[in-house]
Order: sequence, then C-alpha cells, then structure tokens
Amino acid sequence: MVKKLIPPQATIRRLSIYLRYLNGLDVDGVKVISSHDLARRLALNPAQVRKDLAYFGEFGKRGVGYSVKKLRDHIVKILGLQKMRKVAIIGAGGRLGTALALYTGFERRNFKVCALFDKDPAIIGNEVEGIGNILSIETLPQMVKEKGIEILILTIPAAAVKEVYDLVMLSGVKAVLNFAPFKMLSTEDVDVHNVDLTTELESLSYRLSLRESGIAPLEQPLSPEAE
Amino acid sequence: MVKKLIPPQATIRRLSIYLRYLNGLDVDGVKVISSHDLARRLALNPAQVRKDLAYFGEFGKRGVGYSVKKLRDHIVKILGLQKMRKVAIIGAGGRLGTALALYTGFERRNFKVCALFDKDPAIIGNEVEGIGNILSIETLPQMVKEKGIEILILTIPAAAVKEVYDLVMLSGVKAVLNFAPFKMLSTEDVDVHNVDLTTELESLSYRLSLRESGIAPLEQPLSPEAE
DNA sequence: TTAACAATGAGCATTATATCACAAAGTTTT
DNA sequence: AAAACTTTGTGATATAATGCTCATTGTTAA
Repeated sequence: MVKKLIPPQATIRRLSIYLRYLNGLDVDGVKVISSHDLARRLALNPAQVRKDLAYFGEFGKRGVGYSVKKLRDHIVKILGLQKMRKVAIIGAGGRLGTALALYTGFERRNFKVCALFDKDPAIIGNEVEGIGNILSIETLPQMVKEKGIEILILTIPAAAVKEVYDLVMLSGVKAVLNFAPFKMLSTEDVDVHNVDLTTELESLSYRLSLRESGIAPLEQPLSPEAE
Repeated sequence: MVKKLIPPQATIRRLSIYLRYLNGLDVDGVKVISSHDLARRLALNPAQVRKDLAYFGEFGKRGVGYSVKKLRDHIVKILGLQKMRKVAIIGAGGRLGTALALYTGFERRNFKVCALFDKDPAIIGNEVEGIGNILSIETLPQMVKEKGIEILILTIPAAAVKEVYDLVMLSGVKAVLNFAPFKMLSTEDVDVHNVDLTTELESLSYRLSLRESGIAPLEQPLSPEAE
C-alpha cells in the first residue's frame, strides 16, 4: 500500500458487516475466506471488499484469501472495538429505550450500557436488572464525567428533543445515536448519528409504489447505510 | 423538466426527512419554505434539496419557494404513502418486536401493524392491545394473503433467520425490514432492507477512534442512510 | 411600469464511490 | 521445477452523487 486515502463512510459500515460475518465463520471453524466468497454472501462486488480492506493495510494472501481470525482482529482494531465503550440511554422509560437497554447484543460487541436516564419522576429510581437505577436527565453531565460515558443513545419522543438538546450537547459526551424522529445535527464536539425507523419503512413504501406502477422492479440493491 | 432520471436511493431517504420536517412546519402554521431554509435546517446543500425534488416535478415557485402543504402532499404521493400499508412483525415476543408493535409513530405515517407472529408456543395466542393475538409463524403465508400484508418487520435473533427465511421469502410479502443481525438478500420478488443497530454503534466507535488518535475530527457529515 | 430583489430549475463541474482488469504473488498439479 | 491455476492489491475507468452557477421566472417596492 502506497498512499493513504480516507475511506468512505460506506466502507466503515461494510467493515462492521464483514466483522459480523467473520465472527460467524470463525464459530463454524472456517479458517480462510476469499474476497469473492465474502462478496457473494453479502451481495457485493469482490473488488469492493478488497478495496475496503486495502484502505487499512494488506491483510490477505494472494492465491489464498484472508485468514478469518486475523481479518476479524484487524477489523476490530480499525473500528476501535478492542476497548469497551460506555453507553447510556436517554428515554429509558420508553419501549424502544427499554428494548435497547436489555438487548444483550451490544455487550457482545463491546458496548456496555452503563446508565439509563429519563425525565419522568414516576420511574426515576426504578432499578433495571444488570444496569442500575434510572437516573434523572438533570444529572447527565455529572454522570457522563463520573462514569466515563462516551456514547448516548436517544430514544425519546420528537417533542422532547428540544428539551434535552442542550443538556446532551453540553454533557461532555462524544457521540450520539439518535432514534428520535427529529434530525439532530453534529457539532465540532459531538458526532450525531440519526436513525429513523419510519424512513426505513417509507423507503420500502416508495419501492413498492414503483412496482405497483410497473415502472421499475428492484432495479438496484438497497443502499449501504441501510444494510 | 425535460428528461426523466431515476433518483438515487439517497434522494428517497431525504424525501422522507423533508416530509417529516414539512409536517412540523405545517403544524406551526408555516405556509412557504425555500430550499435554502430547508437545507439549513437539515444540514444539506440547497441545490441538493431542489434537485431531489426536481426528479419528480416542478413543485416550487420562483422568487417564492415551496408551498409547505403542497410539497408535503407531493412527497406523500411520491413515497406511496397515500394508501395505508399493512405491516406485520415477526418476533413479536422479543423486546424490539414489542417496542415496534406498540410504537404509535408508524400509524401516524400510514403504516398499520395488523398482525404479530412468533414461534414460541408459550406466547402464541396472547393478545396485544390494538392489534390482536400473537400468531404462529406457520400461518404466515395464509395470513399474508388473508390480510393483505405487504411489509414484514423481522425482529428475531440472528440464529432464527435461517429457520424463517424460506417461510418469509415465500409468504407472498413484497418487502422486508430486517432488524436481525444477519444480512438478508433481496430477491426478484422480495425487497429486503437490513437495519443493523450494532453497525450504527460501530460506525460511531470508528469515528471516536479517529479522534482519539488525533487524525481527523469530524471531517465529514454522516452518511445519508443514517440520518 | 420599471427596477431591484428572491428563489427555482437545470446544465455543467467537481468530487466521491464503485467496478474492471491485470500484474504480482502464492498454491497446486504434473 | 515448470505449468496451470487462484486470489490479492491497485491503477485505470466508469458511474453516481453532490455542489456551483446562472438564466429564467416571479414578487415587491418605488
């Protein structure tokens, strides 16, 4: 590898997908995989797989492919997943908040939900097994500092975003994953990532309409971010 | 407008975002909005907003901007949201399935959750308020036909995907929104859209790592699909 | 009614992303 | 140990998405 280019965001998302698939292969005892096989399973172009990886180094062996274990470890390092990331959820009283708080999949990937916040006094203080008591959002900045929370997951109603916006942005947290149906903007200090479940459904609806009007059935694979 | 181009997938996702913002404006009594203001609020380029809309027609008025109500109605039509879309959830017993089943935001956007499925006999038959009893996934093809279900939301564990895959793909449903951490591929008949919550967190983790290593702080806005 | 202003729509330029195609490197077969 | 095959890594190319610019159209003020 000669020149260092900055990888597209889409590449990062695919790395995460590769990682998950590699974990599965490893469990199944597969030792080596080629870009071709990887690409086929994930409906991608083999060259794209290789290029995605080549942004970060030369991990493969010509004539052979990629060592599943080694590649997995490299991707873990690239994505910064060796060290546990501390996460907190705001809107812990809601259904989505609860679902995410109790989802065990995050921990398996080295994200630790270590605090829950809500603004509803009726549930503040309630204990959630394995995490702790639900805290008042007023205490957010303090807890971020105390516990070393890096990422905040927002699962609050759209209307509540305005209320907590300043609190969140000034809390000292470095990244936000926002599920509220209200687009939050990133700033110099805080990297915001918006996920909108309704948008996902509406994209599908658009494609259904296309088919109904008979214009274009599934002419292209779905976009990266969504996979 | 002269030539008809097919709009990028990213455009469709943005239309959904525009739509939500326009709804908010309408509630606030705003009558007209310019591409400039729309873009500023959503951290986009004004030209991009105009281009997104221009794929579908000329909705604006020069010197004025876009009528909030009219533009909203146009986008509703473009996305195929005039008619109610029937949705079912598989994995209704899980936390995410429950959260989505009871989320009222979908209905507000014209998606009706009209059936819930699970494979666990212990909960099949349980009633969920406003929707009905949890059904066995064995009955999926039959219910899809009976109820006219168009979209399936999968909130099952990764391991369960293989089990239900054929059932889902042959059920007669037209689109799938898959939350299971296992990438499902689209086919000729079924449009699959994968959403992976872990990938969202891992993208953030990558960006945190970048900052830690001091290489590049927030050099670019986050990807479309994710906003 | 004319001049100054505002904002769209669209062609063009630029940038970003994905794919092709092949030399280089490694493996297997004969 | 040579020939036939496999698969990577990468420069070149193609495609797609984004952003710039400005003529055109419409509005408002004088």
